[in-house]
Amino acid sequence: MNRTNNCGELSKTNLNQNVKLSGWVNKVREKGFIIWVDLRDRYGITQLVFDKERSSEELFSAATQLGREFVIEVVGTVIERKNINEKISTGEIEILVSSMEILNKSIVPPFTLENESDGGEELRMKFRYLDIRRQPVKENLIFRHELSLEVRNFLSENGFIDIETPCLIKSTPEGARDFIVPSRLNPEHYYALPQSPQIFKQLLMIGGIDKYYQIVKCFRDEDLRADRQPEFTQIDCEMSFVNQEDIFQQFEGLMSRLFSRFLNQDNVKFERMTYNDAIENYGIDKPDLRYDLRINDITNEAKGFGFQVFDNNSFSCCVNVENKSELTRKEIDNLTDWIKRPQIGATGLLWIKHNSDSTIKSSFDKFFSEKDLKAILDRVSSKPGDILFIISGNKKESLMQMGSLRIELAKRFELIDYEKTCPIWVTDFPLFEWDEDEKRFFSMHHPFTSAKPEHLELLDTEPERVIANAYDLVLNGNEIGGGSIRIHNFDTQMKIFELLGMSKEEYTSQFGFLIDALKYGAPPHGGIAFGLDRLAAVLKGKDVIRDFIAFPKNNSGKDLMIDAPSKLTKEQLKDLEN
RNA sequence: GGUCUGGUAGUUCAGUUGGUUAGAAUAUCUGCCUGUCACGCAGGGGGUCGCGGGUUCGAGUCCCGUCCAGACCGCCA
Repeated sequence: MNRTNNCGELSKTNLNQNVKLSGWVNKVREKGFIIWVDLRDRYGITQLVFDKERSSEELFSAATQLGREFVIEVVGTVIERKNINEKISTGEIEILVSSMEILNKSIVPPFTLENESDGGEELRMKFRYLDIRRQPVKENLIFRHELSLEVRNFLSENGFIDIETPCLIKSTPEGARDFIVPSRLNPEHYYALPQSPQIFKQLLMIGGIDKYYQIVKCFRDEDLRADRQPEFTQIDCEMSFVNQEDIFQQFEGLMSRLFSRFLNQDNVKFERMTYNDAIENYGIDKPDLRYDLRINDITNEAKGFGFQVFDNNSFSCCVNVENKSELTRKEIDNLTDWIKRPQIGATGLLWIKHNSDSTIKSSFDKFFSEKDLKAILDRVSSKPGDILFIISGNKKESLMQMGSLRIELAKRFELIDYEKTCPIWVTDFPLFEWDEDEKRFFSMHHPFTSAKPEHLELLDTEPERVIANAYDLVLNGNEIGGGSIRIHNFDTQMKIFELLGMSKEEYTSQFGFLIDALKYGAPPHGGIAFGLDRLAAVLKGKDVIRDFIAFPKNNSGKDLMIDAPSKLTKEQLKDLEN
């Protein structure tokens, strides 16, 4: 007989039923005359009871020998508990065990497998198979499954076809570093693992598949972060005969469905913001609008009072924090130290306190009269009780620093409204970025991104001013997706390659197949890709995507459990020679 | 490639100005316990203070190097 029930489903409606359960011993509580065992499986916990009066001597004695994580199978009767445990779904009942089989013993696990484990992350990664037995980790994996299924359902219902693309492909110089795979059959030749199926999905469009998607592993050999893994999963989508607006409509539909299903939020509004506005107002291309703290340019209001910081710098900006004028010197110094760390790199932090009694105090009172300070306060609509933080410098750096400070202030002062869901389409990215080291342009998105039609002429004269048909979807300050309308015109594509400094030989050898394909009636097309791992984390309000990946890599790209990467044997290496 | 933080019992951590036998909690083991569910009570075992070197009468503590882990900058078309 197989197990009749799982450990999460029995209740008072099952009283007096004879059941068979299997699972792991989560905890043994022995009280002399009676022993309780919390039996755990994927579905929950059910309490087993062994009792000197009601159980046979042999069975009771066997129960005293149970240890944590033993795998057992028990047969018994569902009975009502004397004391109800309201914390678990099966808390009204327990199983009076009549027979038990120990299916496997376990040595003592290196950390506790409770909801709040005592194990550190390194240890839990090394024993990830034990970590996965814990409820929170298991729930994350189940959530990821449900998310992924909902995405598939939506896309399939909307006519998208799931098509697999190869993993052993060609290395390309542009973009992230590739993971390289040597080809044994072709000495000195190498495959690369895809950073994304970008070119293949474009070729599918040219192949007449007008709506494609794939939930697919992508690989980038770059340094890791809490929200970045070397192999990660993308929801990769592409459509033909669409413009940017069509893409927004389609994928707002997808996101709305996810928000409704997983956040219980309907009619979430999608903001639109140009890249330029995002940088100028929030100092970052992925602003979090769950709090305000907009950055204000006060260069003009601050200049001309003899204060060198303002007078000598080309740009000054501030954020107004409400109801924080009471901050102590120590707290402000702490923020100043934070922003002066090399990672942020600001030279200092100035402030104006707009006290509750309407008096005004600043860190540069020597140079400004109260009236002059008031002009700055009025510029940002500051109210009594607020404090202004100011950074001066060159525009680009100051905005970035203020953008970082903005996020830090929101965290420190708990200004984030976690109930809010704030998706933003960030649009109008520049097509190119100038690289000072290599003295050439790089694609900001990728070389297949189209320019705004009205900017096509600028390609010849002022490439740096060309705006791309590229967009990111930002959710609560996280970039969860990005895409573009692609180039489908042969001449335009060649021109872009040339602007990127590639010779005809180079781009023909790298992308010849795509260029050829563009000659055979390529339809207009565009698409988007979402990071599934990150989307799962952001929907759950978490920063660390490792928790949503069954077997993630650590900070240095290692899998601590299987100890990868590892060295090869001489024999293996020899196969790759010649 | 860089900056910062950390590494002490199975685990999570404390360890003062460099000074006696390195502590706590938890886990684990033994005994007790008539309804536990973070059970309780009593007791026991458990340490290469990451590794190497240096300073010192004396180093968990200070210095140098190194390895490992985490966060971040660069990087991530």
